[in-house]
Amino acid sequence: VERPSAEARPLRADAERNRRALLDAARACFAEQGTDVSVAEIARRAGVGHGTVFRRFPTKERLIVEIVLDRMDELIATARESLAASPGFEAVLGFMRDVVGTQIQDRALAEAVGSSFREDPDLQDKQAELLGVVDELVRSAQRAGELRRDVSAVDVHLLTTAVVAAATPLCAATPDAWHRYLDLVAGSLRPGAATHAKLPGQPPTAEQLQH
Amino acid sequence: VERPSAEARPLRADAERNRRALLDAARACFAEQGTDVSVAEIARRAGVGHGTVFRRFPTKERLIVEIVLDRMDELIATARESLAASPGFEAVLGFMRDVVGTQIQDRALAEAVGSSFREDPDLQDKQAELLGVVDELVRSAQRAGELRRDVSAVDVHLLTTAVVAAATPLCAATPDAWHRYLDLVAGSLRPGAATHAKLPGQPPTAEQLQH
DNA sequence: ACCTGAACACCGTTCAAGT
DNA sequence: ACCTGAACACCGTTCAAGT
Repeated sequence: VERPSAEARPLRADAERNRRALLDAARACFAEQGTDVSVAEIARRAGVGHGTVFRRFPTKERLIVEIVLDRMDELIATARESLAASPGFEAVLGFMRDVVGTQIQDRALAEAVGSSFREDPDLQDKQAELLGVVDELVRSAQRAGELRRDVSAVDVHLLTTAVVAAATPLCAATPDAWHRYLDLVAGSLRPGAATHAKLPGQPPTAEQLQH
Repeated sequence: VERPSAEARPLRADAERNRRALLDAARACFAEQGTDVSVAEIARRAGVGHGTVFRRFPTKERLIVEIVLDRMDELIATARESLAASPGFEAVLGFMRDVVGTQIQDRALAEAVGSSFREDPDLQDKQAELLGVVDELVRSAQRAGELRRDVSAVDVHLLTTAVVAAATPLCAATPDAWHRYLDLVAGSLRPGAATHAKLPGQPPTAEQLQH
């Protein structure tokens, strides 16, 4: 039987080295200048010809996706840790803090997720995995009676990106401003907030998120 | 004394007609396909040569700004109306509804505001004007005891864009989902929510917003 | 004055020639 | 196998030639 192309045989040593150099250079360039940096500049920084980029990554978009996938793996890992360490509302809040802090520092990720290529299959799979962990965080907090019962993991995810969007315009002048909006938004997730307003509609599911 | 270039002598009839056609075509293209549409396509749709675009607007960016300015004027006008019609919290909520509804339907505006050219002087002036009206809305609601006292007009503005960011990923599958996030976020602005959490730092000012 | 399309610079992507 | 840079298509912008 055939393996899907995901797990092909390893690259030659020099190719593997170039691949790593390109990913590192791309991560740095995107973080500093956004995803508009030219492929030529990334290649220059990595010390390879710009043709090599397209030998390893079929498209610039795919190069970005690859980096975003790495970041999401880190988020999944820390979410699992905080679930084990301090379940309940504190774990949910810790996860939101983690995501917001990461995205504020490196706007490229935020751009990417909000942008066109949400339909990338790998990105969708990874997001489903992340939402699975967030769902555990949410249920744990709800069982502890520390999170209102009419919100879902997708709600928490979307509100987290909302905090990023709110704080981004301020982060040049006031880098710590995001705490303010995280507190504000997180406050609306506490059980007490539910008495103020019944939410319209049903909590969204992961399927609705993926187009 | 000289007039600033803002108010120059009127254009020739055909030039004025082309200008309008270009603005209309651009608005439609941006709404349908985002700000990535080519200038050539806008020109085609307007029925002019693509060179004409740059005769009227020094740059594509400036063409976008011009359209955003129009949208902001509309927002300012409706904000003034709802302030007169129904002051208090309802006016604040109505303003947020108005902005979110507009931006969800036409993502181009949202992209633009979040993007690089926040430092455009005309855009900054218009935003200051808008924030002035929002400030009146906020104070009116606070006097009525319907809005917590530790939030500013800039807070309300940023939280509004936050709601747009939250709802955008869902709006393909569930166009009305934004009501959910507006309710959630607006709930955190009520005086009762203040007892749950004291906000860190000071409410941001308009200056902090403009880089 | 204004319009137009050829021309330019830049960028993502391809591929023939090299190791 | 892999790397490279010349070549291509596309896009924003300029400008000389036309009305």
